[in-house]
Amino acid sequence: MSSSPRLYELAANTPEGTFIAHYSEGGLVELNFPAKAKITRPNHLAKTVPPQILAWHAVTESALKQILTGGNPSRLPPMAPTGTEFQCRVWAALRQIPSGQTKSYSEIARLIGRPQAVRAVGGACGANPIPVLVPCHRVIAMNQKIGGFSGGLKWKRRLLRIEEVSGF
DNA sequence: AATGACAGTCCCA
DNA sequence: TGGGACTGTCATT
Repeated sequence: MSSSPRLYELAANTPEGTFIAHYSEGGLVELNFPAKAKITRPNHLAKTVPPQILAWHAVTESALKQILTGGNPSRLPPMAPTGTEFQCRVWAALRQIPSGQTKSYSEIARLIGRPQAVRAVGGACGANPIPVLVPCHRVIAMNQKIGGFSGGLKWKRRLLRIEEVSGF
């Protein structure tokens, strides 16, 4: 019953470097920060990619550029990350945070109805496969500390500075 | 099946 | 300032 989930990887060029976007037939499932290593998979593979996915990718690239220049994206691609129920609720809450604003781990915990699962929220943020578009970088600790970031704290600070969040 | 380690936060001393 | 309790998930045993 489960056909092998065909995945497509496409490069998205932005002012902050080249991200790699992964798509399933349901939408964007993963986004990778620019690798230090050279890009080995240029977009010419796109010829074999369904038009639907190319269209989604155009939206992704545009949304990334908008966020990375300090704005809110006018459109987002469909996103279909895989995760537990808990993680999906956390990620949904993250998407409600506009550019330039932050929430604490405990605020997210309260928003999803698990006010005491603050630490678990940190875990779910770390498991977010679509950084930037699902803005886990806008979650900081209650005491204004930056917390952690699976993509590396340099990226978290860079994203917060782009959004002109004071203190970072 | 149990344990330990985490991107946190609160409480009590 | 520091230790303990609490949460969900994953790796290890």
